[in-house]
Amino acid sequence: MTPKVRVRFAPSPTGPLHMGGVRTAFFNYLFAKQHGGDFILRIEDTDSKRFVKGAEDYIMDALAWCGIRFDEGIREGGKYGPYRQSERKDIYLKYAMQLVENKHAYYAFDTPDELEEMRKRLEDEKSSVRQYNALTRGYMKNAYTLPESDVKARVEAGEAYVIRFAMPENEVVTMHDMIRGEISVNTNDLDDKVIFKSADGLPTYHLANIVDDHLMDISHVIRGEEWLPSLPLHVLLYRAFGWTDTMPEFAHLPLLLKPDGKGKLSKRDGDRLGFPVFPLAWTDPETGEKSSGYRESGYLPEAFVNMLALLGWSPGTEQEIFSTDELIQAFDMENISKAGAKFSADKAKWFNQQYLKVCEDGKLAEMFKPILLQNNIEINDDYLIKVIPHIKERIVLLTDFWEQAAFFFKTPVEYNQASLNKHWKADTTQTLLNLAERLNNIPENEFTAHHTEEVAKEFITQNNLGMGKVFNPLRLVLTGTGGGPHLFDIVELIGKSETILRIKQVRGL
RNA sequence: GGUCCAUUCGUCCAGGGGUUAGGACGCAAGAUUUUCAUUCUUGAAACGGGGGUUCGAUUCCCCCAUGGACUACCA
Repeated sequence: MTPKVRVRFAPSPTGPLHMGGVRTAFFNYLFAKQHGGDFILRIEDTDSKRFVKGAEDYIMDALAWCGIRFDEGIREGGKYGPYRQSERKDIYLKYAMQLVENKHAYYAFDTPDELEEMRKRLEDEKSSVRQYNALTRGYMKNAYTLPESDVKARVEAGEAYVIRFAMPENEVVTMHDMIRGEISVNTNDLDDKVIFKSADGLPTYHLANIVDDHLMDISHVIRGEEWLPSLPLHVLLYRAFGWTDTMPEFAHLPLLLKPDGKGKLSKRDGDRLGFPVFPLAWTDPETGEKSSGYRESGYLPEAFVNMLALLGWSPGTEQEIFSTDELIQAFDMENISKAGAKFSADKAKWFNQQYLKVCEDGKLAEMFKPILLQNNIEINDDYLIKVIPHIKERIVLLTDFWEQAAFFFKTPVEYNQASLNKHWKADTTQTLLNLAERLNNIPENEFTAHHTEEVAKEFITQNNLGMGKVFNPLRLVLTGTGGGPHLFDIVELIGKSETILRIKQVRGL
């Protein structure tokens, strides 16, 4: 019997979660749901120094906005809790001690300065070994070099210590990654990682991670490629604990890269290049520095995650638009690519546009209301819903709404200069006033797009005028801009009196 | 410096021992439209280099180059 699929997303609350993290969470979620498994949120806050206030809530809020739901976690609870490593503090020392006892780990007392000195010395010697391991630990202050009684005395006296994993010497470790296949590394190239530190009584990531994944019955670890180099350590840790038979499968996702230049996408890139890197806007509590978010920039969460899913994964077909449910069906670890993917802000916008085009009018109306309120427009639901079909194919981001549709809600106060120069001739004012008179004769209940257009066209033929010669300036006077939806749809929607009023404003031009 | 991972249009992906190497974004041109946007059509645009294996490699193998990640008492 294969064990139940249980995967986790394990962020560290050191700041807002960026889109790469969201993608990792999303792939975990898709994998879990596809296999009818559980998706767990575990907060890895074992670094007390880097804790950032608000980050944990941010992570949960951001994922909730994306539609990514956890089966177990801080807010959801669950029988494998607590889900915050700082609250599991008591667990880890015991496991660290277990390793010390069976000689897979040892005490070390080196100060930061001494460690720095060691690195410097090795570098000066041009040694290819620069790490604390079987080749170098014999020169350091630890349980290998100190008498056992001394070690015990130091620990009992409360001297600061760390527990290091005793990396075996010259052994080839072969691991399996679901995306990359077999990977081998010689332990001589690895180091005796610190797994526990007495200073705060907390484990480091490596220990906490393995212990918790084991205790929480995690079946698959799906994480970013930046973790690949520590996979051998993790595999060895499972072995040292005797947990190899229940060791999870590993999958290391390709990184999200900067659109320009090189390197992984970082929080600095977004606002530098004009796109958000975070799902939600964030203000750093320390520095007050603000970062923009996809939500605030006018993206739909469905579009955002759809875009993310296709960065580093492909369905093998040409389909690009997927609902989350379709993604759950289609997702496949085999089709994850191995190389990093450069993020494209243009493609992100395109996805959003596709979603906006098919979004229900009613839903859009709700999303546009706050924008209307911000612009001091009194909301008329019936009217708003009628306006939406005319603008939803014209916007890329929700935030484009006001720019594209303002004239539906208020009389233009200024006119696009380029369009004015192009279309405004000496006789235009009079022509439009004459047209207004004609339109004014149409009874209120016949003031439809179809009928007003007929009347206007008739007016043009009778006066021997060109369509463009009349319609372009009419559009300008009605909307203030050079573009927009079908002219007479605008006429019908804003209504007779407003149409006449706006035309009569031409006298001011 | 060391280790590991990667390499198909500018970008994201497909493909796979013999193909006109496919799609999408973006870009360009055209059609439609009173305008802008949409839509449609068309176009330019790629297998990093060198060795093998093979009748034949973009596809398999090796080397190189390039890129990336990691190399903390961070995660």
